[in-house]
Amino acid sequence: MKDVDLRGEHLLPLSPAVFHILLALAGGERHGYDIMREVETITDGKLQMGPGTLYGSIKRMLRDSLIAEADERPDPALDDSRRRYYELTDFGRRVLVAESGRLARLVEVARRRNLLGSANTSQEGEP
Amino acid sequence: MKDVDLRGEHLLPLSPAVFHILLALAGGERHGYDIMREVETITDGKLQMGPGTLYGSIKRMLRDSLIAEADERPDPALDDSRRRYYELTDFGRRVLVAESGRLARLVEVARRRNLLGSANTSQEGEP
DNA sequence: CTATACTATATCCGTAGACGATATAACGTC
DNA sequence: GACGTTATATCGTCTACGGATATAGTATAG
Repeated sequence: MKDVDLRGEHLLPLSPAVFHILLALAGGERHGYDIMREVETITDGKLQMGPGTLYGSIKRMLRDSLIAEADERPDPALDDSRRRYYELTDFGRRVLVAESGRLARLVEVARRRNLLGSANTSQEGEP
Repeated sequence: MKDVDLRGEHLLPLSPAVFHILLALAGGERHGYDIMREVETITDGKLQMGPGTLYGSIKRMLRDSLIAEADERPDPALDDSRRRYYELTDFGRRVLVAESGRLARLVEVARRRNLLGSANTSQEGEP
């Protein structure tokens, strides 16, 4: 699988693990374990990431500069010395945006092929 | 990465290759090489699948009963004896629907986090 | 004040998928 | 009949996935 390089679009498509981690960090910095819980929340418990996947992915993402370790730490009162906080890099955000767009286009194709119920039509909040 | 089994939802998330093949077959049966071209078309040439990925994935998908070889062949005039046609199984279609829904939900999350431009709001086509 | 349950990070390792390279051959056409 | 394209298939390497496992700090309760 190859994609034509263009902006942050190389290294797409992302693996589900990497995409979920980026998505979790889009709301602000988080530490590893927290990312794990966030992914479970977002997917309604349907997807759970084991530690191997989580920390393995984080290591690769640091290597690829998609994320970086944040030096700012939260209120020392609520802190936990073991935690390591991560945040999106500018590059990581661009890649996330690119991947989100790619997925949105695919979902659009799926919708045109009647593979989606009338839900997920792009609106939200209803009756 | 694990998902809680439920209907056709085990073996999600799908790899991009598998998803694209299923999506290509959603419109009707196609042979391998045709799937390759269809993927390139759908993704605007951004994603091109090499033969290794294509036939490797097809083999696994046959094994998993996501697709099956179709015995009906087109007009013998337009035919090519080398071709092998594939079609979605009922199971394959269910998995495709499930995966499409999963992606649609993720895209929705991305949209809420302002990761998508005002495009992809369900329309498209522009300069 | 310690047992124990949970939070948190990290590494190891077997399995398996991704994908380029390569091989082979039928088809069309000039 | 040579050449470009269509078409399928396999091999080998590289890497990611993810469960198992290890280790230790934190919080709570008994």
